[in-house]
Amino acid sequence: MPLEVSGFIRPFQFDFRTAAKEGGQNFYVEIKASPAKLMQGHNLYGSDDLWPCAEFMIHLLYDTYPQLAQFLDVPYWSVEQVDITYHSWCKTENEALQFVNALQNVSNGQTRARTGYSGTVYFGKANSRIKKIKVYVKLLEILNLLAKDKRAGRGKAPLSAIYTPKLLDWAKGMVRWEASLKTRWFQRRHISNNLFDLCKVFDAQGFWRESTHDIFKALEGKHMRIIKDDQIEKQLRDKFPTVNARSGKVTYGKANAAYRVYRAIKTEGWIEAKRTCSVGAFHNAIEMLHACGLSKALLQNLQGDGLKCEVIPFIRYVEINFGEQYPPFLQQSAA
DNA sequence: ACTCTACATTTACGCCCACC
DNA sequence: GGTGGGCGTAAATGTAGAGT
Repeated sequence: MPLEVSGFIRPFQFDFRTAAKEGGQNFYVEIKASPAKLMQGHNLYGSDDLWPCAEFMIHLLYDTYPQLAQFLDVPYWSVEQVDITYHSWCKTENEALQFVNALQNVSNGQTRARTGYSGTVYFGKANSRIKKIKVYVKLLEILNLLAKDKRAGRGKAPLSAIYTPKLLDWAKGMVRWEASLKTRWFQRRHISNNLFDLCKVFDAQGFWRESTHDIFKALEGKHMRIIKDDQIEKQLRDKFPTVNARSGKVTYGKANAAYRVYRAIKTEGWIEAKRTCSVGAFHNAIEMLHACGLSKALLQNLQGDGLKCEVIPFIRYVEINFGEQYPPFLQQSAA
């Protein structure tokens, strides 16, 4: 396989014979790379099958250092980290950017957003040994890269050859959801991170769904075009009437309470509303509002906007693709 | 009957420490 | 000195029971 390997700081020098004599196999080789980028020059899409990706990297290693093969304990090869990426779409690039920026205010459970640059959100601590999730606008990243490439004025193999206008056009509005799963994530699910064991059970979509689950849980808002406050009140009343068991009389105490919480969130913001509310009551109200199609993410983005704020803006983002399901992805994805 | 409080459970992070 | 296991902690949710 004719592959050009470049970019090493210095030529690889290692006396295998001496090392083998002296201490046995006290070394290992770590390959850290994006298989998709290695294979096709970009990772806008790619395979989500682990083995072909691993195989490609192994070939690369063996072709580059044929003499290395005999010193490696093949059965012990392990996978230390897997990046699984799928993407969703917004109508325009600008909308994608707004959406990702709005995501920065979303949190659920232990998964909370870390402030990233505009167009990027991180979920999970930077050096977590379990997992981290990165949501970002891809096109922005590429355009920055292209601009840099142009400035550097590289003569050979400019990136613009890989990122064709057609490809760039296709990537418009793309939001990337990258889940980095580390050894401990697999450990805790009793999944072996041995390369060959993992290849047998590797389920990119399943793993990805599981690791991003709590983010989507916060986004579970349904399709909504326009929301007026009185419609929310009406919905709450319709969905949660309290019927007296004996007299059959209908009251709306519960629905009204939830509506009051909603108003509080709108006027004072999520944090203040929660602080001034008891845990249980607040939770109940959120559940009820959720049932009316108001996602947690939406409610958290109402902070301090005052009563004039219409709910519409954030809905636009939610409307994009996250109806009830996960974002639609291409058949392939980068692993 | 509805709320709210107190305690239990779940999930992920952080710190410590033994171990090469 | 960096790594991984163990264990405690924090935050959010779940649940049972007491107060009005």
